[in-house]
Amino acid sequence: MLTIFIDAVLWGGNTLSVLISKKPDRPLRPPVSKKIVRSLREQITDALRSEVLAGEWTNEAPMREHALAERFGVSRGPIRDALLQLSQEGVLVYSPNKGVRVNTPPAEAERLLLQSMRREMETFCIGRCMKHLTEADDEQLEGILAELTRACERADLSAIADADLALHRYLVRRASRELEGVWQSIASRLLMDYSRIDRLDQIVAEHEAIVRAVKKRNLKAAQKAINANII
Amino acid sequence: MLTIFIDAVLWGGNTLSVLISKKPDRPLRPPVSKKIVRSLREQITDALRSEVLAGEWTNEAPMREHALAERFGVSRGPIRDALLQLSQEGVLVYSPNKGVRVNTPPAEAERLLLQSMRREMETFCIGRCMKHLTEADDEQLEGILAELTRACERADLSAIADADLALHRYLVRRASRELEGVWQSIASRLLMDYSRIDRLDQIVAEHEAIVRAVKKRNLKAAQKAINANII
DNA sequence: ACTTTGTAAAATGTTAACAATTTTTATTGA
DNA sequence: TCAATAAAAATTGTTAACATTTTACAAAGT
Repeated sequence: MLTIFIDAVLWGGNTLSVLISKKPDRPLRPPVSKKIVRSLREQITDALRSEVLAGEWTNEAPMREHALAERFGVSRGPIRDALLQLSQEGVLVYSPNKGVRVNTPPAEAERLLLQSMRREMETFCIGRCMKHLTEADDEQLEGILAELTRACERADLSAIADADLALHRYLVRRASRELEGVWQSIASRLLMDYSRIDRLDQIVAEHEAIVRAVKKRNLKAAQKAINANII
Repeated sequence: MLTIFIDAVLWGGNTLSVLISKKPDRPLRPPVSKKIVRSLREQITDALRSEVLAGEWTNEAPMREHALAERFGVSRGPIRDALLQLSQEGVLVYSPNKGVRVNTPPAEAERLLLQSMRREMETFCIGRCMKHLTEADDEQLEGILAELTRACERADLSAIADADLALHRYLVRRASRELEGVWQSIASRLLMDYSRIDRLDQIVAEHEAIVRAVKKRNLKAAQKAINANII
């Protein structure tokens, strides 16, 4: 794998330009304890997921591998990996020899089922991780919450989707690394019509309630807040 | 994509040899109505999944891409795709730069949660597809059941895992193509200790009960039979 | 005008070579 | 003998070229 350094992320209209270099011009500060290296595939997957969930792609036109490869400055290999992963996650739909498109939101009945399953999962996860959460976790959650707040203030749907998922994912991860994959594919499908969200302040309020309850180590309140947020 | 023709599948001890040729020596009968082409990735994914679920791989040694590529007679590309997909499914565990290993079965608490979610899903699916099932579906289910029976008779764990999953997958698919991916990753994780199954006759009996209830279009009985089978 | 057919372009599927990383093995030193 | 270090092998990550399939478009025929 290639350890890459993102020098800058430029946001301009519909294109996201990420400058990637193999070595930094000057040495960055040494890794704190363990270096976190994310594969190209993982980075591209996350970038594309948040874009799709933010509604920046329609399902009219297929997403072209070549164009994406050029945009991210990599070859088609990692792009294909990312598209394949997002297809399994339910964000994209894959057709053999035809490429991928954005998936459509689940029908009402499916949505209710997935919602119920997500509630079941997150209720389980918060109940499992609550007891061994530390102040460091509180800080992390506050950080994600701050990011979510900033993203809502500037109405950046892509960043909002990122932060929203990140907060929930953090709690799932603390409970069970094993369940993260299942959770992701359920949550992604439920957020497929995220772009229709309009009340941004409500998103902040709901997540503030979650973090508040978690910091107080109040399990019942946390579960209630989470269930209120999963709609 | 490459349409491949499997000339023979040779099973000998721990190695599976599949002879693949691009063109058949003499023309086969033309496709019935629509040709069903499964990508290399899909075929390899299915083959490896049933092997892992049957306990033919330990999680001691990592699965090597090169060895698998040679065994299947393809390059490492499709192998990597399959391994990536199975990692997302929870069958394998992926470590950057180190390859994949067989995942360990979920802990008791996780298993109970996944079980509950699988029951919820399949109960939903059978309730949704029951009304529009036809006699053609009954035949398909009978066919899968027959395959399961034969597999149990010769105690072929790999084939048993295949047929078991195929039967449930059939009903999920009939209800919702959208939910299939989520279902697969839950079911795979639950079957991670499939090799410990010893009462093969019980497997057959449980699935016979499911098919019997479905053929009678008895929803309650079908849901009961399915729930009894998910343990 | 409409359908059909053939050709070219564009897209995905696959492969093999190369790059980077990890693991193993051998060597050197105390 | 053991530990530390360096070279070598093995393995995964990435790329670019090639193969196959699909799609778009134009020409010909009815």
